[in-house]
Amino acid sequence: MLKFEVVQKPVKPAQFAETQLLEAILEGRYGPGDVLPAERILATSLGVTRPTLREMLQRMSKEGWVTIAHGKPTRVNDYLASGGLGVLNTLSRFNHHLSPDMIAHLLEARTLIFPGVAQKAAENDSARIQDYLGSKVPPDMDANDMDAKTFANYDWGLQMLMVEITQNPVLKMMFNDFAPVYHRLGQLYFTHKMARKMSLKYYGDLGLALQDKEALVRGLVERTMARAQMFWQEI
Amino acid sequence: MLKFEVVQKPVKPAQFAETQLLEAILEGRYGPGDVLPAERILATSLGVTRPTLREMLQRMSKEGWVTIAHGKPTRVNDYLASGGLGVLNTLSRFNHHLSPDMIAHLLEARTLIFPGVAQKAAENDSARIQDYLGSKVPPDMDANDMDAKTFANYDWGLQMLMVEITQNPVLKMMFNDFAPVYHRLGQLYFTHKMARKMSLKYYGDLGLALQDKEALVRGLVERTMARAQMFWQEI
DNA sequence: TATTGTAACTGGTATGACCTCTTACCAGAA
DNA sequence: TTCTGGTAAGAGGTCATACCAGTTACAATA
Repeated sequence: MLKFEVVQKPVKPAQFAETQLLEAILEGRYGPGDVLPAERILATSLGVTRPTLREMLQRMSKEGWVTIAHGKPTRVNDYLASGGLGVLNTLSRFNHHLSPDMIAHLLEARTLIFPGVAQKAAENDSARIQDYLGSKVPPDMDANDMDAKTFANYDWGLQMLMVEITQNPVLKMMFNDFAPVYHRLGQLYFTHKMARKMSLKYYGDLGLALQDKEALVRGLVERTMARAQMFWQEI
Repeated sequence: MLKFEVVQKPVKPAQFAETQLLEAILEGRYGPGDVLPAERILATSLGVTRPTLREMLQRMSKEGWVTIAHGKPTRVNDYLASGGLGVLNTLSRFNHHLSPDMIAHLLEARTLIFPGVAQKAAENDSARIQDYLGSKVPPDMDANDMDAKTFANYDWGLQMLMVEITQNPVLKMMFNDFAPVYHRLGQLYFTHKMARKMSLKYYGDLGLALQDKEALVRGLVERTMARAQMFWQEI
């Protein structure tokens, strides 16, 4: 029997400093367009050395937070306007208070882009989707908080399976970028019993539509996702 | 008068080394699952020092090429399966020979996901789209190679405008990630006169559909993009 | 006044040392 | 023999400092 089941892993300097800087940016202490302090200054002010700080900045630059240029000071980007899904994922790890809106936007985006994908998948290989719906039994709708995660995983798995079936690598890569934020926010979304109930009905309807009326998959998916969207807006 | 109008910018060590390593990975010299040499070794073999190499690896890790773990050797990821749009963008900068297929997949992805977005945009603010179609005159369809770039910019601008009009930040960020690969491959696609001709017709039809029959925007966009897809397959 | 150059910023790279985590191997205890 | 625990080697993580290379502004000069 372990005496200490929960261990506090000591936070590494680089990780700590990155968190600090990101929070500073998100809180607006360094707003879009502002210049960051020189690396030598910023490093000591964050409690790390310059090489470590630079590794951070390179990562953050790749993700679109800052723009680094030789000779010029490093500037903070307008990440809300020019950022990509990497920014979105990081954003969902920090600003927890804007999660509800983000979920709404995610649901809407899904409503707009996914029906076409689902239709294509159904045309390509409906049997494989039915296998998934049949073999991997959806978790019981009476699930507690613990099972919201399981539910999110199942839902994501179904979605990715359909993406996979389109055999389009571009779509695959696009949805890969959504994985982190989807899993995180999915755990919040599926905490609501009504949300799980709606999804369970969707899985059933989808299975029926795949049997003989493949042509209706697109409409079904679209209506279902629009409903999920409206449901969330009422909360 | 300048004596040397074309200056070869001296390739910086970090950039050179990154190119080397990426090519090594893409050529399969370090395949997915393989371990990379230790940083101290790899650094000297690439002609840079360890801090410089580490900055590279951090960037590449963020983009999904490799997985770094303390104590364990760094491994190459299965980037084709688990990579995101960052990988796709980098891929389009290197493996030029697979551009044609990538264009086909991009066109298909667009056919599947964009009609819904276009419909939503038309419902939100069709006037703004018509402004774009009217004010910014599409380049002449007799354009030479030089103008393929202009054409691609115009086409992308229209697409992003519609995304913007949906007022959905998630969609915005998603399409932001597509920008680099879209611009690069768009310049290839619009080199073909037929492609430009088809798009010009599309811009016209879209303008008409927006006037009174907004409900038809989705169908129009879908049919048009499916045609573009078929056109490319015939080449 | 226009030009040029120089100094003081900024980021980019190089060295070499030390810390921490992981793994495999081996000696000692059950 | 089998399990336990220690130990050393090799991997990435961090630090310290020095120097190289673009950018910019301002002052000295033509």
